Amino acid sequence: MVSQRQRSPGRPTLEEVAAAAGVGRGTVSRVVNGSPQVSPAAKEAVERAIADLGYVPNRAARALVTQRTDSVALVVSESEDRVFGQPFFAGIIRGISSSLAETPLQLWLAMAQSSAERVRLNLHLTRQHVDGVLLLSLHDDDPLPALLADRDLPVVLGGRTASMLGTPEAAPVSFVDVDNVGGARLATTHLVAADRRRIATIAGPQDMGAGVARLAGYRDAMAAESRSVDSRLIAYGDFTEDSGIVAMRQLLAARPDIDAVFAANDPMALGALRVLRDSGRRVPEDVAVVGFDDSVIASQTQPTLTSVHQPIEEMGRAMVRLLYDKIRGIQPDAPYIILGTHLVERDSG
Amino acid sequence: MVSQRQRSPGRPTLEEVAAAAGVGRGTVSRVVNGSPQVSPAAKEAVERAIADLGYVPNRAARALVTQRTDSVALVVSESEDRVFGQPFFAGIIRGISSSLAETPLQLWLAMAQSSAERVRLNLHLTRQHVDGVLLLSLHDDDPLPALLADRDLPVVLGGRTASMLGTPEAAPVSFVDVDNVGGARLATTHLVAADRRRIATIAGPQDMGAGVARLAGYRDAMAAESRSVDSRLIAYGDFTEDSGIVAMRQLLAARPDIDAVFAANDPMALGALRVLRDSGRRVPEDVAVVGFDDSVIASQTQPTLTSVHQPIEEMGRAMVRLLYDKIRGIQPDAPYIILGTHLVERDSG
DNA sequence: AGCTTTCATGGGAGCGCTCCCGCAGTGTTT
DNA sequence: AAACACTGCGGGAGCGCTCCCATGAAAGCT
Repeated sequence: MVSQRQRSPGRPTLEEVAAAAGVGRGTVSRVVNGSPQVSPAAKEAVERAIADLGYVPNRAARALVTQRTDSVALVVSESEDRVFGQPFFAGIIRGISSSLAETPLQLWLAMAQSSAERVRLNLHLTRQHVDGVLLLSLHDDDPLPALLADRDLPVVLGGRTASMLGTPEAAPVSFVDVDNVGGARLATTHLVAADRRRIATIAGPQDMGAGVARLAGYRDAMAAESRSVDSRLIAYGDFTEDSGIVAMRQLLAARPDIDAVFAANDPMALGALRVLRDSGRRVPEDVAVVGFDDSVIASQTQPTLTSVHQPIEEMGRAMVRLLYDKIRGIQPDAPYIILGTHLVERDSG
Repeated sequence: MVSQRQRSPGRPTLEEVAAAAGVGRGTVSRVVNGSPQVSPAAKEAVERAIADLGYVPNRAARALVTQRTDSVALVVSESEDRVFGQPFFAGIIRGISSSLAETPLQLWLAMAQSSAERVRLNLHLTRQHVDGVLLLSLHDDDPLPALLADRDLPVVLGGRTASMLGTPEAAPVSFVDVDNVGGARLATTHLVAADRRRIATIAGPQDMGAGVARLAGYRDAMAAESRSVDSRLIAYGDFTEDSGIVAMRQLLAARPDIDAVFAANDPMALGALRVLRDSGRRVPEDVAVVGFDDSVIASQTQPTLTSVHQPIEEMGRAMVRLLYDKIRGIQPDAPYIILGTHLVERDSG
């Protein structure tokens, strides 16, 4: 085996560039890092040498001295199945990755489902390894944000925990979220306006901000319309389609006279559609269904699904914006960003 | 602003661990790297010091001297939309990421759609930045594999180009693929056996191995059953649902008497289902439809979709296995792995 | 006992870079 | 003409680690 100390000849160092350009190491470094303290002549010589030699700075060496790594981690506290199964993640990752492309930052991808993975992750989420962390799909009891804050690592959450719903300005960590309460209110009010009498909801997990908020929005809207909320009108799922199926069955068993359902996300709405069809009910004639996400699948179901639209990709972009500012030590305009939603009406209700 | 040269006090260095354990730097390094050349007493002292101080090795420093980075890049030559929209990618990334968790390797995620991104990517895909590269969704004319081979970077392809179909052992680069020809043959033969007379196919892009191979499998099977293949029985898509819609319309226009369609992947089969329904044809009574992927959506369409199953997650795992061996300089058993497929029969045909 | 071999150990060198100090050269002010 | 400021530049120091060599102690051999 070849000695590891041997450098592959193709990769020139700063020093070699300096020699080729006939200047000192410092000058090359200044050019590479865009310092204005370089004469045009020197700058040009260096740039030519860089092009000639195909010089690319060594990240490790740079990281060692600057204590920056120019990389951020995207941590998803969820199993891979869910991450990639759900269009929501697809959209947000799309936004993140496209936005990151405009910065010098590189993206680490880390799923944290098993505890072994979490331990390992823990070791790697330090200033030595990443400059910042994007957290997705956080559950309320997750210790990660506190841990990272402790390490003084910039963090931005996608979504927020239930405790940050009331007073976002008091949130201990930056986040980007949509107005889930407002969105759920929109959906519910829409069903009321369509003259539905017995409006049920399939709520999300109550240990996640989105789950809590969307249920709160439903309750709000019902109260605003002076509709009483029977507890049998509420069933809980975990944002997966399967859980939507189970929840819809529960609802039908408890209140067979239901004529509308607001599901806290699209996959659960899909499950509901399936159960309703199997039970012989027509959508939207017998039961109206409204989802939340306005994901691609919403327009592909039969009937197509009315759903609350959230600007998912923009969420990803905003997360990166916030994090990049933090990393550079720039005080962001606001420590958090809340984006709006609107209802997209289709055939299901 | 705080000077950047200041180390955050919480992160101890090797040297500090050595001092705490009362040994030299070398000994600590040996313990950390699992060298057997350490006395039990020293080892224990070092391990306690590491635990006490919460020492984590500095990746950058290590990378600088070893010329290894302990990270690999996953490059997807496709837009994010497609990557995350298609369940195929979800599965393969799942396999990759779970398999990577058992190695010391970290995963970089890189999409390469725009040319700007590709240029930037190019600069980063060097030995200095990653130890190896996983390539997904490669088009035949992509210069990346050659470029990476040139840089002496270990590469493993997910799927293969058309030129590697005939003689896989001559492939210039390692790959993991499924037996696409065999799978397509399975699907087509199944339709023949079901007594379908006019079997059409929606083929994938012909600049990708999977597209070419699945069409070849269809042709093979048709020939084997002495069915003539009218060129009007073949339409082409690009693996997206939309392209499936377009292709199906073409087929129906050219040959309205079609009674079966084999689509080269599930999303295109979905598009076909949609068009067939819109045209008033019943599936499977009037037209049978078979897809390829056996993705989650296959069991959710109406009617549920008969599809060729490929072990997607295992593909991801195999890719990592191959790459990790290469990185460690271990000669793998075979430079490529081809996995089997089987048909999952459902309602559509 | 005297020799060689083995083994654990400490620490120097150096990976490629940035930061910063000090120097020279030029321009500006008194 | 002297004093000063400023600007561009070279190169030393050092980031935290691994590799390897020299060292001394312990063990094995004749």
